Amino acid sequence: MAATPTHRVSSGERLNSADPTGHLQKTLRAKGIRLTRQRRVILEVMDNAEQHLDVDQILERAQKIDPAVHLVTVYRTIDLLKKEGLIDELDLLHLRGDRHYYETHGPRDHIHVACLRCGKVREFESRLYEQLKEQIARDFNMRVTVSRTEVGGICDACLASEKK
Amino acid sequence: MAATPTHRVSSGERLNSADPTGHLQKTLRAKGIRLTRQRRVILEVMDNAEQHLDVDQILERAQKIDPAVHLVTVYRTIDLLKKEGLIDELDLLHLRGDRHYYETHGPRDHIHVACLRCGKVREFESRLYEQLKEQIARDFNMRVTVSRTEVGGICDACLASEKK
DNA sequence: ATAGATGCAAATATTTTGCCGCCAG
DNA sequence: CTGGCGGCAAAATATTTGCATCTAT
Repeated sequence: MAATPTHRVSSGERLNSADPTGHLQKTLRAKGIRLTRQRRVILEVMDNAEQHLDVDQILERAQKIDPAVHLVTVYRTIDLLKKEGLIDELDLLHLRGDRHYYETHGPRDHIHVACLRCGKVREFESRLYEQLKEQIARDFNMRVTVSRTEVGGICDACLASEKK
Repeated sequence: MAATPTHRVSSGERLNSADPTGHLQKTLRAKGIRLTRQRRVILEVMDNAEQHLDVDQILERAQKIDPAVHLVTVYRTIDLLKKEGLIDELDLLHLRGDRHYYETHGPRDHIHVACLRCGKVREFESRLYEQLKEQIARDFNMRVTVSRTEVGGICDACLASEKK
């Protein structure tokens, strides 16, 4: 089942084949990890995603490029990318069931802010967040490698329509 | 198996109060929510828990008090408490599979800090975290009602044994 | 008395695994 | 050529639901 509000992304992945290899593909190649046809497709989907996707959405998009991609392969490739630390896993406070969402790991961590009423998810970056993680690393004398922050509430628009 | 419900507090349970009825029980009663035998037991378990528990742990502890508690009832009671905003749900970065953990919602939010190597989970409170949430509320003009932050890394001890 | 809760079994939902043939390097 | 990879089916894990019965208020 599709979950998150489908953004715009029309049918087809409008991939300019001028783009030789995406970032994920380059990284995996550099690590000497075998690049199969299916992997290439899935990596391409992840690289081009404008927002977090769940496995079914990844599968759907991948199959538009190459119908021979199997759900299991999506799971296995996701596992690989998680292990390599190239993607982040979210569950968006279980807004839509116990499904997981994935997105490529950008240079800066960001926080996912979800409206519990309308389901809209926005992203948020803050120096405070970086400071917080530094504080944790310092206080516990540990090396912080992953972090996930999800915040829920009632958004601007929903608050307005509520008190109307 | 125990035919005699001696009403002893199980070994894992810290009886930190002579409370006749715990906090959760009082709150639900005040809200006019029906308190069944099973619910009382589960609420007691949650109130006395010294840390986050998963459903199986909740069931196990509940059945030590009253063996007639069913797993389904644990799930349904957890749902109730979630809906009432009395407990928090965590998944600790899926350290141990896609299992959820629950803990009573204290006065202050805290961050869960997990070691990805040894699995130890510690808690962390910080004024910075409160500021961060305020900043989000202000920037998005929204009312923040829930938040979850989970941080993973390699802890002090594991770092030491690693470089040994 | 009665709305709502529980128990039990079965259904769902999500993710993982075993096995074997196939392909990238 | 060969060891890792993908497809398929089936298993494993986690959670929810239908329905008859029971119980707190």
